[in-house]
Amino acid sequence: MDGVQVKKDAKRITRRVPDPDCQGAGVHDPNQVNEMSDLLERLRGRGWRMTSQRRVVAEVLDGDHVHLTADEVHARAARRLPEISRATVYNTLGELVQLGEVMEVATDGRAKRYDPNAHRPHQHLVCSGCGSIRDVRPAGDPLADLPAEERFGFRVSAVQVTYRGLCPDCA
Amino acid sequence: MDGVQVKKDAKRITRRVPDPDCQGAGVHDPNQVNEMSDLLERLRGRGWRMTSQRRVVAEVLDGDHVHLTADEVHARAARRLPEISRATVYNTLGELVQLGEVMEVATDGRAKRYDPNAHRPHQHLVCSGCGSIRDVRPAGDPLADLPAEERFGFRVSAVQVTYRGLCPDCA
DNA sequence: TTCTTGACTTGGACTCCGTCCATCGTAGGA
DNA sequence: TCCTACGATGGACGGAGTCCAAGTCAAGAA
Ligand SMILES: [Mn+2]
Ligand SMILES: [Mn+2]
Ligand SMILES: [Zn+2]
Ligand SMILES: [Zn+2]
Repeated sequence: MDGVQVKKDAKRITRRVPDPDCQGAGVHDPNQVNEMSDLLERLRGRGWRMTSQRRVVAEVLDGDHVHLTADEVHARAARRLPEISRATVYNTLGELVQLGEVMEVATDGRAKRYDPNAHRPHQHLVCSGCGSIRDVRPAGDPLADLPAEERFGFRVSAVQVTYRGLCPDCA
Repeated sequence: MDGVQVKKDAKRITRRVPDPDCQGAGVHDPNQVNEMSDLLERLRGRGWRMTSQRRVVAEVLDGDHVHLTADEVHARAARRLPEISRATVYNTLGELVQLGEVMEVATDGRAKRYDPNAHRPHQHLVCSGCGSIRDVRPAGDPLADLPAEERFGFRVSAVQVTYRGLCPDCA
């Protein structure tokens, strides 16, 4: 059961292949491997059927690569699981967002970005030049800055802050 | 020069027609009419060629209708100038944004919204239920909440805050 | 007033991002 | 091992926005 599938119907490859673009070892620190299995454990506990596709998407997001677009996630996932479809990546990302494991970030009118750093709340600093994104933690609670008389009866539940400017390279 | 154009080539209608959906008079207060001509004056001063299309787009935005999408602007403009094209609406909105006369607001992954209230800085409160948007003015300067050591060498120039919650109707 | 011309407008094709759906495959329990 | 409901697939589809070649016209010149 370990041989490469070379049947005449080689369309569906489920086995993972080594990532050709993963230069050098040690890119995963042990801490993150632990977070990884934690995540997979939590998902299994929530009744997820564990497929190779979901595992690979979760692995891609749990690296130190942050703020990827869905298509970037798909590209990285496809290096390990060549037949994974865009639809599945979108489905899985949507489920991870629903479960609160991943944060959806729409900073501009372009593609949404998916942020595995969903458990420690934070805000974003976006470079207007190159589009790069950094996590930041502003002092104080932005929600507290909105006085009751400015809430117009809304039940305010979340606040999203986006700082814009030029990164050192672009300045 | 005042008659209706009914030549055999009636494709291009430049004259404004009365707005069939504009119920009742007095929807424009005199203050806004002044802001209108101010805006047109400023644009003319900046070298704009004053076309009927640009005038109508500016008029639509200068009403008390705020936070319209580009297609909503196009629909309202087309009531007055039936042949106006989507491309021209997009072009004009982009120019108004460049000139700082209109603010582009991307609150979610949907269509951008165009906000004529660009001169008094403010933030937005968005209903997660129905998508309605209200202007709000939080206390304090959100920029000041980002300490220097959290700026990573960025030259931060703007901050956008979006509050999310349920409006009275949706709660 | 008429002429001239380059800025502006048009509509349709195109791209990008994302969703939907019928069909097929398979994880995991019996 | 077998079953089957849940998940994956890929291709069609839709919304939002951009681009372009061709046609039009605002406004200055004469
Ligand atoms: Mn982040
Ligand atoms: Mn506003
Ligand atoms: Zn940059
Ligand atoms: Zn609402």
